Amino acid sequence: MDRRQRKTRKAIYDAFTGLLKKRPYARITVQDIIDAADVGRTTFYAHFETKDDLLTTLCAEIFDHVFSEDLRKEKTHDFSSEHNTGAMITHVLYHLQEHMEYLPGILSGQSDEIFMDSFKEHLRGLFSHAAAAVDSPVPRDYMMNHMVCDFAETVRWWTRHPSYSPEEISSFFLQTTPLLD
Amino acid sequence: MDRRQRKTRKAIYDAFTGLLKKRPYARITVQDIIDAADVGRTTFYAHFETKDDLLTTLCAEIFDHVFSEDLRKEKTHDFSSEHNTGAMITHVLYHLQEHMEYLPGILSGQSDEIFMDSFKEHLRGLFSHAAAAVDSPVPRDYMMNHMVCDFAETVRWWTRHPSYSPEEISSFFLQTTPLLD
DNA sequence: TTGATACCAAACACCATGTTCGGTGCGATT
DNA sequence: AATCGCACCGAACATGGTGTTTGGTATCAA
Repeated sequence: MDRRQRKTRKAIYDAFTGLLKKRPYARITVQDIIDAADVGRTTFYAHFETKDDLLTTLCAEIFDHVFSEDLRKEKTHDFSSEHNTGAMITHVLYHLQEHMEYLPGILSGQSDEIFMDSFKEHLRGLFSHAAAAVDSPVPRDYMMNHMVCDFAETVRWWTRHPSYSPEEISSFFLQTTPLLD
Repeated sequence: MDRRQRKTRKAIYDAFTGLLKKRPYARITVQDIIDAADVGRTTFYAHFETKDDLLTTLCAEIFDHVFSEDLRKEKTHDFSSEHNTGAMITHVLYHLQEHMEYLPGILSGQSDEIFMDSFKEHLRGLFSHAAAAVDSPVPRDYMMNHMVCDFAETVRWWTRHPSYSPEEISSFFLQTTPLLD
């Protein structure tokens, strides 16, 4: 890829995350971004179809990182198939913490769906084994939704109380959701 | 209040809820509403400041109904202070069910915050006693958020699976949230 | 009957979005 | 070193939705 492309792409990303630290996604215009990134309007739209597309791409990069394969390879076993849910959760939280400064900008406002939908999709993958293991008259789909939303809302709460550590948050989650493990 | 005002107000409400049954809030324009209601643009803005204001007012009416005093007076005791959480929840679900046709239009898309924020506010009132009773190292605020989001997401799930009865939904909720009662 | 006020259509200013245009300069290939 | 391609640029534009203004009409209540 062209060096110029990489430069402007990075400039746009940096401008975007920088703005997200100051105000929520909904109150950021494309004009704000291209002003902050110091690129032309045409250039922005050459890289991203819309503002939502930019956010979607950013979210994809975050999740690519948070749910990266090394999450499983780092340790010697597959988290989701064995009963190490606690460690897995803490791991995910650690990775999420690196993006903590601008997560509130994505999670509040009307943009939360773009983030949340993708986030929950990934979480379904992580929790699928655990949900399948539960024997209950409650529909499996409800159970899945329960676990996933529970964790997603835990993360949202965390962004409002960022002083807690990943271990503490993980502990809160597991104590209020005794269905896992 | 003037008869004319009541008439146009009702026309706007009906048009709005009618449209919400067809497509989500985000894809409804003010023009759509005034066309469906057959009122002038000026008239709409004489009644509501913005489209969000209309939704906020609608939500307020829903909650005024769902969390009405007769919820407590109908029975001979205060739900929230005694341990009749199950009955209380079922009661709320029954009332919500009456608005089921257009709830998906409010809960999907980017409008869910207007509904959810107010909904959660009311739920906090209902759950405050229950949350206070729990003795746990988990912060009270986290606990509260957990219960409230749990129920709110249960309702959201219900709108996607509306064939279940209030009793069933209530049962699902209580089984996955053993913290109540 | 009269005064107030709710209503109306039409036009408007505004703002953000996404596109189109003609032109400039970097960067790689020969 | 010459050149071709393409990333970039600013400026202008079309689009679409919002909320306001204007001047006039119809209804209600006294």
